[in-house]
Amino acid sequence: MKTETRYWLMKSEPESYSIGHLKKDRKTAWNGVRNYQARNFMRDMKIGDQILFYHSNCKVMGVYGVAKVASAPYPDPTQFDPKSHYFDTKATKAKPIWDLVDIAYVSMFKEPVTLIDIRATPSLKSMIILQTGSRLSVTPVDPAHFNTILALAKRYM
DNA sequence: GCCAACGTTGGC
DNA sequence: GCCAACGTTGGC
Repeated sequence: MKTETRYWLMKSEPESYSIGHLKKDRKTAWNGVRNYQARNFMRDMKIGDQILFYHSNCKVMGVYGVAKVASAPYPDPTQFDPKSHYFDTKATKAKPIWDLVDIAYVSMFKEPVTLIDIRATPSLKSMIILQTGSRLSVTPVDPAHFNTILALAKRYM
């Protein structure tokens, strides 16, 4: 059977959930995504897919480490919870709207590969997160880009 | 804190 | 179905 690993980038504001949190938790349900395109990307995910973990909206923005997809996509439970910030009145258990995957900690870089580093690397110019106005919190990543980011992370090691 | 870019909502 | 108004994201 053909199994091809795919690569993704997921953004998180470190104040709400950082790679440090993921390291401690080891695994987490990536709930709260309320954008159709991002949701569709998560629906495409397979267990074992590799994820660049990106910190947004913070002092040093960039990729801080690697995670991996740890579950098949399933309905985000927070959409059914009236007390949740992510509650969606239009979602029912029979007809869920929002899906998510579990992600598991893989590694944390010694130093982040910063947004500045990424912008300064010509071969990474076509990454989706660099495109102006790109606000997607989940994006697919080209395998070559993934490897380049890992190589940049190893500079310090 | 500002604001550009984007997605969503709702009136028509 | 259009589009103005609004809310959010996220880099700077």
